[in-house]
Amino acid sequence: MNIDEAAKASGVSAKMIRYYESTGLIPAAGRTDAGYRAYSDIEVQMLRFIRRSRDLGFPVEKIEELLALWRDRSRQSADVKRLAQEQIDGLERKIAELQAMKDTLQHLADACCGDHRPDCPILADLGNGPGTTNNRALTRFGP
Amino acid sequence: MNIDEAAKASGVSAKMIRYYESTGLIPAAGRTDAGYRAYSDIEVQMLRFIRRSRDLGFPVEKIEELLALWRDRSRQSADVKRLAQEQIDGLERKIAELQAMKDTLQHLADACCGDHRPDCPILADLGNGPGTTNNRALTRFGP
DNA sequence: CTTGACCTTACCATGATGGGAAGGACTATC
DNA sequence: GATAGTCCTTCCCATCATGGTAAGGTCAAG
Repeated sequence: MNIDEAAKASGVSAKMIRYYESTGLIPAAGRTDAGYRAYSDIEVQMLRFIRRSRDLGFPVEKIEELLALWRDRSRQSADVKRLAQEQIDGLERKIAELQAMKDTLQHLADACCGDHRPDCPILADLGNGPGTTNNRALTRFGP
Repeated sequence: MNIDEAAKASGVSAKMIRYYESTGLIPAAGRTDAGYRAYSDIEVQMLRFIRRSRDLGFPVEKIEELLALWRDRSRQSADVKRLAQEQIDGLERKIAELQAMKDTLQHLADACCGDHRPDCPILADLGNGPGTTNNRALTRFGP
């Protein structure tokens, strides 16, 4: 399999396959006489593993650890579960952060009548910092 | 106010103030005879606006539009509200994406006993692609 | 043998932020 | 007034994962 076939079979772009090789995430692929990279099913499977891990939000650094465990027949599933739990916790933190942003913005947007007039509690909040959303005196403020 | 005072007063690092100036997001600050940047309250207020907008997840590109509306006394609040709604929608999409990752991982982690044995549905899923979580025959697979 | 589709490497860009170096300016203390 | 320490300036590099592009080599079908 050449790199494009491996890319299609794994879902990882040819560009990224070369990148993963350059960073050492995957071992250097074999080469044909012409210098083309050649991939076996095993290697494609590894690429799919990486792709799937990326889809679940794991950073490449963590995927390195996951791959090591994947290859280690005497691994302890506890180690895998720990990595997964850390990722879950990280996702949870990120979600909470985004949700807080969204709630604040939704609150501000709800307070904005959204018509042709310039008065806008959203700009008022941005210009005056958090916690002033309900201060009706500030809705006209600009710079 | 010199740049460090403006940074402390606005919550934007000195580094980022210079960066925002270099990209044109904010106008070039005045300079002292020695070439130090000097900031007025108005400029600090603008920096706080930017900081607050960043805290709500707006990309700098959108902040440019927000700042333009902020300065425009004849703006229509509908334009501000539209930008806010787009941001809310973007945050919602991102949250949904992360939530889907988290749910999948949680499902896998729940199925992993997390002990000293190597068998692990998490690695099985990563190695075989989505949708195979409940296939007990695959839990031993490695590369 | 030519054409087109593939491969290779190498460099650049993203977006927002931090780090650090090298050199000049200000301030407080001796 | 000298010296130390803290500030300022610009410039370059790094992040993280990904895409783009360009220049040049290779292969397969016509």
